[in-house]
Amino acid sequence: MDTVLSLLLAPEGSPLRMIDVAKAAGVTRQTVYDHFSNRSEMLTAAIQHFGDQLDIDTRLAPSRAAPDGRSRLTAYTQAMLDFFPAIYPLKQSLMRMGPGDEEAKSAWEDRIHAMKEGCAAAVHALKSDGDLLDHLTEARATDLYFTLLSMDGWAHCVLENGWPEADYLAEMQRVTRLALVKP
Amino acid sequence: MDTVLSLLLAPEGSPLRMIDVAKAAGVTRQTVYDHFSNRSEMLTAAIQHFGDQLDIDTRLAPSRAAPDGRSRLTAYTQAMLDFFPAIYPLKQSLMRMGPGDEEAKSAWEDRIHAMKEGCAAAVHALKSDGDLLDHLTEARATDLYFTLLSMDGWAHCVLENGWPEADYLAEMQRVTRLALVKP
DNA sequence: GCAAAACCTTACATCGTGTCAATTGAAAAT
DNA sequence: ATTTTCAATTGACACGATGTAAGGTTTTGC
Repeated sequence: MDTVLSLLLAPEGSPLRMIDVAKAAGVTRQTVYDHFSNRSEMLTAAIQHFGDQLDIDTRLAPSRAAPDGRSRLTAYTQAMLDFFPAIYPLKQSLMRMGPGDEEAKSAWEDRIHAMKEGCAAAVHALKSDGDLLDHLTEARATDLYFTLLSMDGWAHCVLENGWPEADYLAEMQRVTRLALVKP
Repeated sequence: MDTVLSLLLAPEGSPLRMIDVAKAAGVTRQTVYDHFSNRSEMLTAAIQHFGDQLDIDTRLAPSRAAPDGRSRLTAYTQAMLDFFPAIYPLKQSLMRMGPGDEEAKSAWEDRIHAMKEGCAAAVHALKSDGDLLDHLTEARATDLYFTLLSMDGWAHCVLENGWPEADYLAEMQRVTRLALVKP
């Protein structure tokens, strides 16, 4: 399990053949099949495992404890950007997977979309405070917020173009505020 | 060539085996290998072909003709969002490809990154007018603008959550303006 | 001590990619 | 009119990866 993850997260974009997993775990290929009936199941289990050991509740506590909508938005934005460095390598690996690994990608999508509930909660808090821009419904604002918090955008700026993470965070705080909150 | 594209863009996410291409083109598998030495070459050629028939120059003309930075930004944003519906299906297909198709994905990335030059040009025009926010360098502003124009964000709102395209465009115009331009 | 679980070895079926060689058919060259 | 040439065909094969199967060995738990 951990072996699968370590291979998945390895800097070298390995194709992750079953034989690789087996070797890395010090067993034979067939033993791997004793634990997971097929490749998809193995990958989804690994993704699940990854998500579990990520301590989501702890990292989201500040957001939930925020006293008002504005600070909740800020806290959630920060929490999300804090996740990205840990999550992104896995996403990269998943994107390298071929057809026949659709299940695994679905498992990933599920995890990501769970993040959207946090967006919705922050937006709802804003709305309750009367601080959400008038022309945005809660649903629209949630979509928009989720869109702005794009992991690809983060990767583009921070990983590809060398922004300091703090700078990217500051920009996102500014932009999300402008995009959603009444002046 | 067109056959490859039509299969690639087909609603059904087909695995796109060589044999499928051959059948669809009415030839044998080996004949396909006579034209493209391998799968990657075939895919990259298809992507190239796709980009060529996209009439980029025409669609970008309004942006280039814009009299000032602000209107250039607006025109370019609109041009990008106009591209997305045509481009997205191909991106989806590409993302389904497995390892060994890295070349094809690179070809795609190249095409996408060409879009960034347009972002840079718009940002530069803004800067020349003195309308770019003071705390943003041209490079940073370009990264940020490119990030905001994320195709995944568009897909999330328009395709997954049913935003009318016009609404999404309006939001993007608003947000990019707030993110980059002096009030 | 014994039974279950975990693991190993070997072998095989299947499927998709990529290669090769011999052959057909038809257009083009002269 | 014949030869050259080129595209396509047929059929076979090697290779690598997934997944299945059967039977044997070692570890572990009770």
